[in-house]
Amino acid sequence: MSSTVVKALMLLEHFSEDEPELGLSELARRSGVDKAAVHRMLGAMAETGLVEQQADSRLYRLGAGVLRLARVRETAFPISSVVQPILDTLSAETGETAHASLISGRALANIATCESKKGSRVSLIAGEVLPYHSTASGLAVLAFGDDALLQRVLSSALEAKTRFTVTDASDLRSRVDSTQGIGFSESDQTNEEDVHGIAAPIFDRTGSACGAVSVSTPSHRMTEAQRNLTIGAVLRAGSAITDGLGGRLPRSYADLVAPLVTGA
Amino acid sequence: MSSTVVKALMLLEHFSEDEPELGLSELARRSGVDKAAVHRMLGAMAETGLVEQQADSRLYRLGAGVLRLARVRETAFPISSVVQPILDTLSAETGETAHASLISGRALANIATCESKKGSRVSLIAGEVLPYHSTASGLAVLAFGDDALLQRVLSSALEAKTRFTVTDASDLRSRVDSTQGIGFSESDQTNEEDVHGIAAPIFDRTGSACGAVSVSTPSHRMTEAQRNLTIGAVLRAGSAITDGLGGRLPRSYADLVAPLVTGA
DNA sequence: CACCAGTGTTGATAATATAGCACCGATAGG
DNA sequence: CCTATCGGTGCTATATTATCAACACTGGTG
Repeated sequence: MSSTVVKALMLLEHFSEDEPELGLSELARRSGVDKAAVHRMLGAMAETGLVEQQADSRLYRLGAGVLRLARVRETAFPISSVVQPILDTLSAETGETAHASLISGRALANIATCESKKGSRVSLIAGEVLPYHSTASGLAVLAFGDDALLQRVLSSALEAKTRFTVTDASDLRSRVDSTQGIGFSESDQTNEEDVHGIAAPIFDRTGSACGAVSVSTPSHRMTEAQRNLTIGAVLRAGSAITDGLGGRLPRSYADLVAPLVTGA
Repeated sequence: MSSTVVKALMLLEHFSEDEPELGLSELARRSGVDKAAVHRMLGAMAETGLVEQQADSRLYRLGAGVLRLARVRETAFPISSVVQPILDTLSAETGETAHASLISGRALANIATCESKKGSRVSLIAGEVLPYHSTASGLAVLAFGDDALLQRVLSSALEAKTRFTVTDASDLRSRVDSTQGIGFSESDQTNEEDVHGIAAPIFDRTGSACGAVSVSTPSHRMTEAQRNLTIGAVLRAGSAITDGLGGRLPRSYADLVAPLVTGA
């Protein structure tokens, strides 16, 4: 069913800013894989430097190899350096936390963020993996990305992250449809309590969505005025990032959002 | 003998700044693995976002997943941000290209660089994988790192990168010994033609070398004065990085290099 | 136009690496 | 001292993987 390589690499998703170091048993428990198997996989990934094991505590963490890989990717395709300043502007305009993510296999990878300056703000876990079905960013990608991706997500299990998460495929389908109709996506507490998200797609050269840019606002602070402000800003940011990456807005999409962008 | 995971991850080492995108057949040829196997491995790595395939050209490249992983690692253990300013200073002091690398499984991973401002300079391929036996950085790590690592390298095949590369284990052994005696390592055209390297070890909390910092100078420009200048600067940089990462210089090492550091 | 040398991709089968289990020694806490 | 963890290790059935061939497709060439 699933290859060993996939199983091994999925282990990496359990490392986060909060828990950068994990033990063998802990990792086995969370992934639901046998300890012995986890041990072998980690050993294999350690050989290539993707993870490394602390000599004393025996804990595992992401290795120096990931830094090297990121350097290669970033020098060849400078994404972060293009995205970061646009996110900074977006966060300043809206006063809230902004982040950008790209399609990364079965999920969305958060690759850059700019946190709000306010005391009460939405704080993202750096490098978190975002599900397609429960985030505004995910909706935006599903609505304007490859149709095969949408089909795959619709036919997969939709995990309930909160009591508001859309777990029914046809419900998700209709939300995707409405996103396609308005040019941006919106989610309220579907991935995390008290977090409201508004996202716009980022397009690649072929005019297909390859990622999304989003603003996360504490739900209680989301007013009508703030919402309108945010929509315009996010759409402008999405367009700017698309341009910066050498992507192309589909004609139909550009026409769709034109009034919203200029109106802001 | 070797696990599938290792074989798959070794494919990633063929991506570089120069060739960020590779085709399936090309990758199969270089790795010496069957085309079909490479295809499945890349497919598996694409599922987790470690690589991605261009929709039109069908070429593969490193995916957004590596950016996410690097973010997690860097926010938890901020290495690059500590190392970069020290490298900048080192490059300014010596007028040449400086770089730092960390142990990454079977090889050294170049994780940060600062290029010389001169027209004629040593230009590094970003994210290159550096062999232990043919680089000054590698020598420094072997000399002051874990003994098990040294043994493993000594008993492995030593590929000749240039006609000056040390390919004999006992020769390498004696070079390691002399490095241990003087506190820094030196290499002349052993990894690349016309490149001279001087490197100092970086130590972790346990007092074992976990990486190295190095200055690369065009061989023809390496004079006695430049050499003395560089040695002092590299040793200071190594010590500074070790401090910045929370590492600890072994007492014997600190005593060994003390006269060289203060003399500069 | 037919051909050729490439490419990426997909089956089939034989071979092999893997998963899962129980087990070990070590460590820490009650 | 006993229990409950921990990280790590052999073992064998089994499931995954390697290998080969053929496939459809592309672009250049005689």
